[in-house]
Amino acid sequence: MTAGGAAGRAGDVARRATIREVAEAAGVSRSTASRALTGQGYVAPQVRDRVRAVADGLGYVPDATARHLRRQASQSIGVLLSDLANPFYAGLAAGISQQARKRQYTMMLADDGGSAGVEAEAAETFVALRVAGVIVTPVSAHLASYLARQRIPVVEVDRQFSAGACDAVLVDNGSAAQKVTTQLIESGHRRIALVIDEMHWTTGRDRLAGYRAAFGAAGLPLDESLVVSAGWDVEAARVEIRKLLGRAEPPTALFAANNVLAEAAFRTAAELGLAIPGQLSLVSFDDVPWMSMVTPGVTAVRQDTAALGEAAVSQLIERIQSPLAPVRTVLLSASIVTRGSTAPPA
Amino acid sequence: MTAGGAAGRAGDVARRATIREVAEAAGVSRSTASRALTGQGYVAPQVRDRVRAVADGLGYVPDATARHLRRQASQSIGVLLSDLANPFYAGLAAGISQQARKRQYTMMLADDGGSAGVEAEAAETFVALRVAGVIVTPVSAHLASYLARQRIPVVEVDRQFSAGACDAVLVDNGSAAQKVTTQLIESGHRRIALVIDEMHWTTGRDRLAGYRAAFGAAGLPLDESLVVSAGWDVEAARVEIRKLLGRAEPPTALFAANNVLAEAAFRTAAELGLAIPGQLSLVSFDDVPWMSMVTPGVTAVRQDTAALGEAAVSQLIERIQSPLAPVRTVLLSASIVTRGSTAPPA
DNA sequence: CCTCCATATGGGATCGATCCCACATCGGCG
DNA sequence: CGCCGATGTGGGATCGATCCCATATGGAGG
Repeated sequence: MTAGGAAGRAGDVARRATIREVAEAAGVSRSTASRALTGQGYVAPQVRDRVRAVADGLGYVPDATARHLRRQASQSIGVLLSDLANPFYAGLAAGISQQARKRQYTMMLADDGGSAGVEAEAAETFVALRVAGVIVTPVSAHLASYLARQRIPVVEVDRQFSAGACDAVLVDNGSAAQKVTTQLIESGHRRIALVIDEMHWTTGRDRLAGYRAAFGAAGLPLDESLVVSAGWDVEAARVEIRKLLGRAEPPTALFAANNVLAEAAFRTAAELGLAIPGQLSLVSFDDVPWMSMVTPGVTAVRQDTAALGEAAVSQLIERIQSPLAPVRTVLLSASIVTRGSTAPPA
Repeated sequence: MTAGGAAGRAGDVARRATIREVAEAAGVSRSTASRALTGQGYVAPQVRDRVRAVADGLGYVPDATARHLRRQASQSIGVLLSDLANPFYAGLAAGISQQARKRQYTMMLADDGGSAGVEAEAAETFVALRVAGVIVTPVSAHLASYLARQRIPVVEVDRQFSAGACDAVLVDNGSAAQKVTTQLIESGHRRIALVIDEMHWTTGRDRLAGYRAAFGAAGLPLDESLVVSAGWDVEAARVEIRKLLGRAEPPTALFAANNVLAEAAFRTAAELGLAIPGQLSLVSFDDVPWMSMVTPGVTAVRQDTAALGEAAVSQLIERIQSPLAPVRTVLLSASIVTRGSTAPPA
């Protein structure tokens, strides 16, 4: 097929096959070809086989956008995360993508970098694409309400901004935080600092509540000055932590509310020459790879990110299939991985 | 508008607005509405403003699938990676997603887990969605040739299976490997092991070539038994590394060809009680977060994953715009981050 | 023999946006 | 005054697949 001739003209080479071409090549109508390929409706068995053989031969792949337009139902879900370079979100993405593939959905992924503005843009893009539903680690309540108005199901993951208005898949932050704080208390710690990102998010709020509950349950007073809100800026967080650890009466243990803060705390401790766990016990909410590589390893609350992502996809698909079912919040429990960074205070 | 009446019936609430509804509400035809909204063709300025105001009021968002179908041109790119949970791929995904957003493209992401079968399925999905192009970290040559037949541009990233047949964006593996090996040689190492994943991939092949070249340039003989192919299975790799380090005449330095092997080497050294860098110097190709957290830090070849992803998007868009331009391979250079894991041999 | 139903097939409309083209209007200019 | 090009508008076709419906055929049953 390399020689010239009319068919060899550059530019007019092999356009992608459409169902019409499959039908013509098989000597049937578009309708029959469609039934043969989708398996919906009556087709004579031998015609079905012939059409399918012809389609294979032509390398026919149905146009999903055309099908979507006609059926008014998409097989794509939108996924919006805060920071793919953070292993927490990357793990989430991995879980979502696995489960989506299993359920025959494709995934449109965007990263909003934690910005509400980008989040809003992404929401509009998802509407334009007419996705079947959206999974989001929200940074505002806007997305869920906007998409609700457009009748697009939303599942909030990790944290919740629209409780009662849309489904959510969360980690049981309160219980996990309480449990890990209780362990520190039981091993003798009293001055336990909590370094937290943002207390208005449900993650921060619930982790703080668990921490408080641990003191309450132990009947111990809580030194409010040991609760430090460090925000999202890494540099600013390190400054806060340095101040905290440099106090006249420093904490004997530090509970970092996320993996970024744990890294800041770990580095700062090293910088100040504080031995872990000798002079400072360290606990992290969220377990990421480096915590098991360093010596001593960092005790951490392990959130199963893959399971979180899978649960989010399952919940979203249920919602797509039953738009009127009652709103649901799924809570996944977290486990504690005890490593060398925690020990009784000196 | 909360009171009952015919419009208040449950179920028939606010369908999504179409351009036809915008046109009717603005008192013009679909054609005029389309011109007003897209800015293509003649429209009277006051009509344009009125149509846009009406569209805003109705919360109109054009259906991207319908537009795509009609224009026969999509604004989505397909992205296929091997393992989102690995920080290398996660960083790549982050870079791609940033750049795609900047260029007004949306991203369909899939994870093939390193399986050629899943890769082939994903390729078909991308064809079905009629994406404008595909970025892939390939595991076989099939994807690129299949998509080429479908006239869908492909950019291979990180490694190359279809040299000459499609564009690629790669790291200059040879130079980086040679440079880092030369550093080891210059600091006095002679028995330098190379633990590599797979020598048939361009990554492995080129890193091996760089390693060899370093010995050649130094005029030193190379002990072939120190080149170990460990494959992709982590457990098997650890067994290989354990054997390697347990030899009668063990290497004084180990060069791990990727971050997973570096982790295996690091853990195995600890397990065997080998001091780093005292008894073994360690170097990794690919720098991931834990390498800067451990003590001593691990000397590593740093690949800028974000830049790699961004370059891939740029190359893909150029290809989309100029389908006939000559095939291009972009090489990004890597830098060496020297940390405490390397020192002259004892 | 005629009716009826299950099976089988094709034509036309449809989804939403775009775009070609026909047609209308208006101002300028010879 | 009439012609022409620039401007503005709407109708219909189109992208590819699906699906409703009309029509056709064959065998079973009254």
